[in-house]
Amino acid sequence: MKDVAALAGVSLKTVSRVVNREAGVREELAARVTRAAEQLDYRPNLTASNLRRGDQRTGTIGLLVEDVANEFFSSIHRGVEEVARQRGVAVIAASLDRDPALERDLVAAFASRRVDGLILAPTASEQGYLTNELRSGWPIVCIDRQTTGVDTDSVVTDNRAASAAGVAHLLAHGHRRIGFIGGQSKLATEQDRHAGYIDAMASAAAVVRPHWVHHGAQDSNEAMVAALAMLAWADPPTAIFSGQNLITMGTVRALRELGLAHRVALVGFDDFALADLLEPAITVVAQDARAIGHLAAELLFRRMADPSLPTATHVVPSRLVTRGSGEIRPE
Amino acid sequence: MKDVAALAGVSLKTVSRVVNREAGVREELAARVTRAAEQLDYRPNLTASNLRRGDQRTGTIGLLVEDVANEFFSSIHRGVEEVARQRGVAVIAASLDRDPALERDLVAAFASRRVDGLILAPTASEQGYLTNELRSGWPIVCIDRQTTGVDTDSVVTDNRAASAAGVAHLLAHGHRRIGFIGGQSKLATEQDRHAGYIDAMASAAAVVRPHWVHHGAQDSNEAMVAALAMLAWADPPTAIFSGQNLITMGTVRALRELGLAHRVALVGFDDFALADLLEPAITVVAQDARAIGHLAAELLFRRMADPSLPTATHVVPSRLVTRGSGEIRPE
DNA sequence: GAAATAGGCGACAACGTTGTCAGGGTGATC
DNA sequence: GATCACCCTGACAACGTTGTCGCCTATTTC
Repeated sequence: MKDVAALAGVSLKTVSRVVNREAGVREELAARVTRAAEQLDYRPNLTASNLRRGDQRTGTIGLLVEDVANEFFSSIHRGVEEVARQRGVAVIAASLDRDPALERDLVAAFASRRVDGLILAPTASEQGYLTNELRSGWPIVCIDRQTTGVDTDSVVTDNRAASAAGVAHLLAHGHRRIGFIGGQSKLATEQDRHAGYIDAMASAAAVVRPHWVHHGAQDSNEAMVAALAMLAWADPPTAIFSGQNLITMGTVRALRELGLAHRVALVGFDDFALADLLEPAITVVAQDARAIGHLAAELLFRRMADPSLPTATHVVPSRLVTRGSGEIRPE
Repeated sequence: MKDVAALAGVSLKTVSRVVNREAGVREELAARVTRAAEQLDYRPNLTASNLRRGDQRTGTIGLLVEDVANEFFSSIHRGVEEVARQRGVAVIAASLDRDPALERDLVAAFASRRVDGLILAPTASEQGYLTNELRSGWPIVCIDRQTTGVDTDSVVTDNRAASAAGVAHLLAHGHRRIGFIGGQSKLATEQDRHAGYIDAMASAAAVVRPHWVHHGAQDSNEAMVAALAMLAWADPPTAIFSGQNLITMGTVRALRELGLAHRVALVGFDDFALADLLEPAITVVAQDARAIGHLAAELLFRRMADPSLPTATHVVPSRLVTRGSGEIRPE
């Protein structure tokens, strides 16, 4: 900028004015500055600008999710990006891999970077470490799961009711022996989805055998192993409800391997690409990930504009998408 | 920081020393500073720090891809993130949506933000707008496609050979009437994949009918429409080679709709989740997206360390994964 | 023609941090 | 007891930018 000012024969401030399109610079001068800037290939330094500007905005927001490569979260990312882009805000994303220490570290790293706000899909068992950040007015919106121990805005699915609806769908098709395969049981989403399963089973007075319930499947492969084991019992479930997209895929693999894909019913939580092209096509309880991203970003910007807003929990609807696997009847 | 210094009764510089763990501060003093920092909930401002430090590093790199929600690119994102994380560097990602103007704008925005380096999957027809950035030593690595008009490091697949191998696989299974469905024909990847198709057909002396070739499918749906049309001709192809993951999915949909999934062979470019669970399972020419992300990030950091390195093009291998759809023989 | 007004432009300080350098205190050495 | 070396610590400037304020010139008004 100094060089541009020198070349154009004006003061620093005038260059600044031209760059920022402030009024009050003669056209001829402005043109001279613009030319000089182009000639020197000048690029304004946004970070210095943000430092000086009173508002202390960096024009970046952070997004912390379990895995940016997981379809559910990458769709959320996309939704967040679309809202942020309209406002000229950049999105820094990182994966937490369900590692509580990493979660704390990355939040601290984002705080140091002074991202203007944070969208967080928490995976640690509690978020007490956020207390100070929140007190200082750092805007945070949680997605997928709520925080425990601190109070933040959040965008969640009604996991319990949605899950109960999925299981009720299986019950309505005549199943009584219904299995449940869930993820890491410390996560609130997982607990809620399990609770929904229990709700539905209870209200149909269906018995839940312990070996029909598996918790803690960390990935598709573990889910497959769990499903294989579950179906090997003498009184195997005639239907399975799976608690997350990767788990559903693993369960499909297990059913295929046992040749039971058309005989054991399956309803999964979370939609995924190609679910409709499998045979049978997979019935799911679908969340609209992109919409969740949109809403979370909107809430974040709202809170950035007015940090004093009361926090609220937004429950986004999910819907049952029937495709075939959930409509298989017991033999 | 001023407040911390005041509370601890030391100078600004001493606080800075403690925060950065510089040697040469008495333990007792350091402890006092640490306590004060905690009490005031102090967070160092990385942007100011970066501004002052000579190296002008922001500790961020940019990633520009077609769509962060596309499985291929989100896996690359993941790979890049893993390398960046080891170095304490954050990744800012954004989607280009094949919009040349957006590509220019986002590159400029990232330049203003002073990201330390950029990983770009170019989609515009030429990248002349990068000339100045490159001259000023901004490290850039291209992925998926190379730049045209400027010289950068790049990580690409040997699209032409890989594609020829895929088509040769179909020829080897007795097909002579093989269709090709590709994406936006301005993209180099698309052209190379088409060239590979032509190569393979020519070396087998197989005739290519114009109506067996479709360019410009922008998404899964357009691909489906194209495939439906292609298969409606009097002499329809007995096998199809599809040029990209979304196109493959669309083609699968078309084959299903026509009841031809088990009669018309299909080989797709790019692997995708569940490709092995479809019936028939889809044979693909697979790129290892995560490895591409790793390599691109490694190259970027290498170039950041030494901007004078000669640019190079790295070709990553792809492999044919046979699963069933590509081994269907003509009737 | 003098005074008031307005519009352009520049000097300076400041944002939060760190590199440089100088100063003060302590202990060891002769 | 004087000198030297060493270790800590702080004052100051600087990174690239912008907000504030004041000055200067040109224009208008009576």
